[in-house]
Amino acid sequence: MRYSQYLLPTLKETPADAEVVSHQLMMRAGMIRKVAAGIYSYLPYGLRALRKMEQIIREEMDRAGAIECLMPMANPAELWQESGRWEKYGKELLRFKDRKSADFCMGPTHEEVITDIIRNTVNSYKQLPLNLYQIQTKFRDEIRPRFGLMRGREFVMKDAYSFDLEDAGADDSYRKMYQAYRNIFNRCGLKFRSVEADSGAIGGNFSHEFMVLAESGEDGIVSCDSCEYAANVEKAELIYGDLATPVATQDLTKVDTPAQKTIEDVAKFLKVEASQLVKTLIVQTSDDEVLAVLLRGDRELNMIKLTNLLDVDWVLLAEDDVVKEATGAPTGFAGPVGLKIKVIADAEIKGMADFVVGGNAVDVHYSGVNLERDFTVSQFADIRQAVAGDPCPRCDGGKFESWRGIEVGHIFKLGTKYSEAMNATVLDAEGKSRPLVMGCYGIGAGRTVAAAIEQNHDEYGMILPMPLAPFQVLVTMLNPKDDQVRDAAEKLYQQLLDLGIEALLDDRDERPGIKFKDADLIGIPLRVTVGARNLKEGNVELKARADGETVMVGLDDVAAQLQQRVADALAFEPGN
RNA sequence: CGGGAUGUGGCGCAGUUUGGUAGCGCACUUGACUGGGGGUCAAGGGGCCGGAGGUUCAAAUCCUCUCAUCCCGACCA
Repeated sequence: MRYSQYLLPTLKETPADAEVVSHQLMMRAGMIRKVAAGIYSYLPYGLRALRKMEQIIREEMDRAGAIECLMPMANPAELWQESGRWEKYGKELLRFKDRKSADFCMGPTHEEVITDIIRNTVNSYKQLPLNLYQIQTKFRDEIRPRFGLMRGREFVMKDAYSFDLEDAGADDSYRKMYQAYRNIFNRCGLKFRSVEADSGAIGGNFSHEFMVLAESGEDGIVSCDSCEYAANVEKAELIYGDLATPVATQDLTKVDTPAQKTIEDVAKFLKVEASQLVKTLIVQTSDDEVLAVLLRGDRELNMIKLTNLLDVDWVLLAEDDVVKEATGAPTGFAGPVGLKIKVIADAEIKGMADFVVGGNAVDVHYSGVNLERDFTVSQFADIRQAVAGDPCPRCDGGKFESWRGIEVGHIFKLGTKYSEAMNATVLDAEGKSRPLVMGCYGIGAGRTVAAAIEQNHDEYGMILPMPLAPFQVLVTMLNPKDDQVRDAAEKLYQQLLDLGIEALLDDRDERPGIKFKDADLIGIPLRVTVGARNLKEGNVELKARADGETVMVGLDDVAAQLQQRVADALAFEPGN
């Protein structure tokens, strides 16, 4: 491709409405343009990166035995009513009517459509297992789209659905996808973790997320420093080991804590560590229950764990008036002593003695508080957020490290939820009708490209990994008016094309500075500069975008060398 | 959906407090010079100031409504 004939509109300045690096750089490098909130056009350069991503996904899915298909964006309401999600999905489901006033929605995911296909085409266990996937544009009317491609309303996703006769087979399908996903992200050259995840509304307790490690990631994850265990902090299990049996040495004492509301305030005021405090959170559940939750002062509540423990739809921190009613004091002074409502405590509390709690009255706390003697807890459980340094639940002596991650893939075991709701059954060997056991597997293609940029950039621009780069080699023709330079660059460009290398020739009549700045910005991994200065010696300059390493290469050797370097950068062994 | 902010040539911004002929930088067009890190000079083109209504002799500026976008919280690839 010739730059002079391409559409690659780079921006010198960062657009005001782009917050995260990937969004800023994708705008600046002429990859995308916004059309509406969370809705973007892919410009040619961005589309090439997206297509690279899609092709890697396609190849690894095919390798894993999945079969590509393509389902429609417009879904009839009937299918969604059948699964029950027409009512349940809420406002994120974009609904509309056709000319006959029939209800439709834009597909945010395709369990309904694929299940409909399978129930109409598969009747026997002999046709199983099956795993179908598509790479398609999804629409979810997100409450708050943000960060460019990171959370769009319209986005390109690969979604796959597996169908098995039995649970064991479904587990096998799941494992194949797990491996395929590892292959995909490894092949992209991304640093990532596959982590155990909460399966959320979909149910089941078998789910992994694939997280590209990046500081700007929206998710917190922990991984063990000595074994394979890794999990979303929402999910990360904690072990409490043999907690020392607490021995009370102090009497319950009421202390005045004027205007000391936060944990930090109280700890400082009483000259104790935050870990010597127990905080009491008043929460409300979807079942309209109000209860108290106890945590060590320096810990954070994990809402997901609590929601799962209580088996409710949601849990929220109580409104101020509810707190007042439950504790008799304004928010900030709740404590378990004398409290009438049910109390749930993080298991860690069991090992504590002589701690400080709120006094259920303004400016009052209790010190020297002890379990059983001063109050009782109806249930101890793992309800706190995991942090770095916590012991690993799967191995001896391992400790958690913590990371930020961008969720680029998620795999679930669905079980028979949809097959039962939609009556998707096959006959087994005994001629008995059985619901299919399903799994579903998603990858955000556009988001993965954004995540790759989030992980690979510097102050000058993006540093694209070779497998995702729109072009593999950039040939910069320094002065197009110099015949020697022009001829040499043109010749090299042609050689590269003949070798099957994806090359961009910067043949614009621009000053060198502009070409170098643009080259840094758009992040093509390998760059050859053809200029009069080095050409005199018969050389060109070969520079790697990633480490800036620069070598002089003879004009006649450079094409072969580039071919080798591109091949090396693309080499990939599936597995691990 | 709650809270906060912003809408002025393609991009980044000033002008709004205190109404009075719409401005700057970059980009763009033409010409010349220049040619290894966003170069110089000269001459140009482009915006009814998000939209609607109101106040006024006069509105980018004041008032009302509205739309859009961005950021922070509960959801998700």
